Amino acid sequence: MNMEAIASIRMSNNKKRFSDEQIKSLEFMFEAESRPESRMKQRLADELGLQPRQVAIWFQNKRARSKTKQIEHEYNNLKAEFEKLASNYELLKRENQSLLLQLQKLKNILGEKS
DNA sequence: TCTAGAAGAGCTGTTACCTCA
DNA sequence: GTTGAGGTAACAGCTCTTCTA
Repeated sequence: MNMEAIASIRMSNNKKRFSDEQIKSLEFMFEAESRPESRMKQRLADELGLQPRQVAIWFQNKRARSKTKQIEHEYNNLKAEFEKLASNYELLKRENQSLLLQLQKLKNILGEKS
């Protein structure tokens, strides 16, 4: 494929970011319904001057991004919980060692007396 | 009823492009 | 002007669900 052909594909494939207004409407709709029916997507596309496929893809990508963020959030919560438990475990371990030491001392004392 | 296959929609991973530091 | 990173629109390929003959 020559450079001209590649350039023409790129021109036809020209990717434009959606306007703030379009994003605002899409976000608003997403808040209400993350999986709108195709009729709704068609209506939204008409209102925003987009192709229905563009709206469908936007919702697809938005759901994927939301899911990633939710997983990130859950991961952070679990990590914090794990760190809390791990620190508590270390505390209990040290307490246990100290108690075992005390017990050993008592045994020694009692052993000497008998 | 049961079933195979077509159609439509969603999910996941990837690519290509744009923007910005 | 160049470059690398991050964000995102668009796509490909697969799965799942629903419908129907």
